[in-house]
Amino acid sequence: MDAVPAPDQTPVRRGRPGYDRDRMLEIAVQVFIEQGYDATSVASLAERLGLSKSALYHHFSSKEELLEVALDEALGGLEGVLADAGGRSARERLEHVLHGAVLVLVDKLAYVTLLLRVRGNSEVERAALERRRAFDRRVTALVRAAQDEGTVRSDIDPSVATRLLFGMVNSIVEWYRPSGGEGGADLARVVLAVALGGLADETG
Amino acid sequence: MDAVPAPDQTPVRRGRPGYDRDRMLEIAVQVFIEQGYDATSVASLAERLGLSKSALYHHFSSKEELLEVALDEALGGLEGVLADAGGRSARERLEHVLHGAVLVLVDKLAYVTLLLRVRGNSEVERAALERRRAFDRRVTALVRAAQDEGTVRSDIDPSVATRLLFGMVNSIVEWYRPSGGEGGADLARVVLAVALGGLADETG
DNA sequence: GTCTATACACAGATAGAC
DNA sequence: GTCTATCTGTGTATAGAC
Repeated sequence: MDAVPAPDQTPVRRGRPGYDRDRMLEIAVQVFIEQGYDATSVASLAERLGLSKSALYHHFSSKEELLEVALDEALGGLEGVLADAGGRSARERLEHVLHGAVLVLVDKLAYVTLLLRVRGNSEVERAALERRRAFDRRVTALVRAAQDEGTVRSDIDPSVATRLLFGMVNSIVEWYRPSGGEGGADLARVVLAVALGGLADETG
Repeated sequence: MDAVPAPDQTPVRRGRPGYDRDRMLEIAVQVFIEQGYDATSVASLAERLGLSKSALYHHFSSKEELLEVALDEALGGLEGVLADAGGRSARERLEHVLHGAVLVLVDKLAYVTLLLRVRGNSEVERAALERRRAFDRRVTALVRAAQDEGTVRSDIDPSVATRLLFGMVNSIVEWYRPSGGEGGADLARVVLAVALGGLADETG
């Protein structure tokens, strides 16, 4: 409604001595991953940020709000992959989703890591789990469509296949560490090769 | 010091009204999985067991001892699979290990689930992680050997291949629920098929 | 926006009666 | 072997000064 378009959503970003919310969130998520969300005290968060607890509470109303915003970041990224799943055949769309999921996972590594550790211990966590399940259901439908068109083997239940696929993809957060370059794209290629072609030597 | 040999390590097992350690552990692990280890209070454990906290402390000296015994159960099972990995070729031994890992995972589902959620937050957790890493190293050596004999594709780093394989296998704890019958063996066959042959329809 | 001080609940663990 | 009562530390969150 303003005549002058804002360059981005951020109001002004006037905090010089302290943190803005994004930077605080980034560090908090890192601590959550290192120590576990439940095991992380607000005191230890504040210490890591070089702030007092009160200053932290000035930016976020609770420890759980930090979690909620972080989970939304991860879920938004994954849902975006489904949103622009172009491709003619179901197989192509499935490959696009798998490839994109790996890229999001690498790009938002910490946020997705946190998401994958959520167990439904609170309302915020349960809502995140439900969004994950919705994502899963849409991928499962894609696998089923690929089976119907004959491009994915039909002797495996599509729901089991999806879970094994994403079990493989999601496990990347356990060991992948960025190393510069286009590591994410390389990794996505390897994952697609193993997921669709298997580990056996096809020349054997 | 006693002339009469005991039938096993258990002193006598004279507790009728209460629990023996194994049964208490089983229930405690279930609660740890539902609520998360850190988020589970000793009070809530006691409540679930229908005991007071003090009674629980009579059987286990700390909450962490419960965790330690549970992790040992899971790790012992996995290490056992490596111990009796027969088979002539590396490929056969690798298949044996994958198959056996799935069976252990299904058989000791709760214990392995707990193990896979450990993040190194204490000495006990770090020791468990180290045993997991040792297991991984031995599997990675097996993958490398299979690559050398030409039965596993060589265009993928053996360490990455191992991690993707066990990412798939380990993710089973997220969704598999026993349903009677020989579900574990069926599941192991599916996992082997996907891991080695891939999801693509080979007739396409 | 940051601080110190503090409220109040609950954590893990223990004492000691029965 | 189980209980009630309690110790001591730490948890999340807030009050109010600067």
